[in-house]
Amino acid sequence: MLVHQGIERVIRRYETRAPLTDADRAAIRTLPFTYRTLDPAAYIVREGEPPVVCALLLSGFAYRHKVTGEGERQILSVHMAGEFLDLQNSFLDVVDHHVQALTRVDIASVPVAAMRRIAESHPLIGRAMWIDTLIDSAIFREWIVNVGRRDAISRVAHVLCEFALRLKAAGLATAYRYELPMTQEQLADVTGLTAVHVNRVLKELGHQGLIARDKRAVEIVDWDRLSAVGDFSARYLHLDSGIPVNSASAG
Amino acid sequence: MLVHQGIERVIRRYETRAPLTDADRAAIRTLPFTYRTLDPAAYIVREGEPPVVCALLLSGFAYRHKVTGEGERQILSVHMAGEFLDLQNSFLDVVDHHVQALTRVDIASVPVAAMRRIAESHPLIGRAMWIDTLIDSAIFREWIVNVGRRDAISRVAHVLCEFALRLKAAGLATAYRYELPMTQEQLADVTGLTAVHVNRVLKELGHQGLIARDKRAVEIVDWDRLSAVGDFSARYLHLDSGIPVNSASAG
DNA sequence: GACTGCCACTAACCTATGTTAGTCATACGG
DNA sequence: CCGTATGACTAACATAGGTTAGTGGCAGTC
Repeated sequence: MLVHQGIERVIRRYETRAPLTDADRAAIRTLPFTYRTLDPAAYIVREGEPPVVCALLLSGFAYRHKVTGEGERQILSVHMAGEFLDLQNSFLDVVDHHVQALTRVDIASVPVAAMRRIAESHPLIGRAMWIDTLIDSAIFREWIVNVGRRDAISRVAHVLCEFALRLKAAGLATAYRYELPMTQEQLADVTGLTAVHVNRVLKELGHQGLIARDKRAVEIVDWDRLSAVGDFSARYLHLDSGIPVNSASAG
Repeated sequence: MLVHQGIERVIRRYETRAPLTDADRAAIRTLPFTYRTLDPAAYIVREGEPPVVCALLLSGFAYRHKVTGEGERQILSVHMAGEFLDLQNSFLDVVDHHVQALTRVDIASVPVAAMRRIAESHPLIGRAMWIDTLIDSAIFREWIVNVGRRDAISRVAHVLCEFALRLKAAGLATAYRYELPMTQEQLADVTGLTAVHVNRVLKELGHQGLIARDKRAVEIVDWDRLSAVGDFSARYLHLDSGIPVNSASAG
């Protein structure tokens, strides 16, 4: 059931990118999936391995990260149900980062060879998968800006806005209220800050009346001001969610 | 002549990614190119435009960047001869960043529609182009780490190592000596620092005997120590240059 | 129902990097 | 050659965010 949902989620997303045929849809549904459930923090892919399988996230959240020589972690992206986790690697020789479960996750793995085959034999699927990776890239680029040129409060506000719209677009939450699937330390690893400072910033965003929190639940109280503080524009997400690009009134 | 060189450069690179056929090579050579020479700082693509043409860099250097609401620039990538500049955009609806000439450049532009067609009708070329964008992504990811989790001296050292290996792999310089095609202010925009601090760091790298400089010419005096300081490993570049992955003795 | 571990949160202090405001050398156009 | 940019470089000072070292709440477990 979950499996079915996860796969249909992908098909639905791909259909917004390219007009799939019945044969395309059938090919996706009949990929040789293997199912697994993993606990939080379980590794899905490890740096240095050759890519063997490509995982589709059916439920839960996963994150991509690297660790510096000094042992500091930087989170590179966060993924949600309906996303392939390893398209970034499946066509390269070696994996250059780790992918780990953020929450309990259900995944469906496909051998890399089968992914390569479907991309080649079904050009529209190949196109849609390529676009998926290009959107990942667009988000990477925005994160370089976030971490390179914004101050702490903007970084955190920006990330909160991004998650809001992505969760909404994926149909996993409304844009104004969602459960942040990570600890403050992980949010620090997303934003290039320390957990202590993330805590200070979250408190400040609360004081300013931009967000309200209850444990990890986030409510965006004032989207316009939060997105202004976070210097957020949805353009880089390349969503087709009908939300206007500038200072969107989401929800 | 230059044109010829630029195109053959691309073909050569793509052949390391997928075994192209004669028909593939011919298809690349007969793409409907339009040639232009641009001065430093000229815009090649602007944020917010729909992608119309895809530019191949024949000579010189170009950079990709975004500007925050506060007006601060963050450089996202630097590109050299033989690279397509806009594969990141050509399959998306709207361009989410600027691409500008860093030096005087020669470019060959192809209408986006022609790029889409060649990718679809020649699967091996499509595959090679996809891999190109995946390697761009891998570099974006490393830059997130660089700017998010390394201190100033490591960031600059890391960038110097990256350029060394990329220039060498492209056959544009030896790994131990090259001309850095940018001002210290632009290097600051690459590393998320200020020009003042980049200057301090370059001086320090000189004092420690890791590099020597003459204007913008950089000589890497001690590759092993520089790459250690920069926490640099070539893995993420996915080069086939025969250079070992860890603390490479390049050159 | 005490123990353990994890996570949110805080306070006091510290430092890497930013800011401001220059000087100086070089390249270029008239 | 003179005037004007531009970029490399410097010094003095300012601060955002890091570091260290905690406390307390809560969920799981034996």
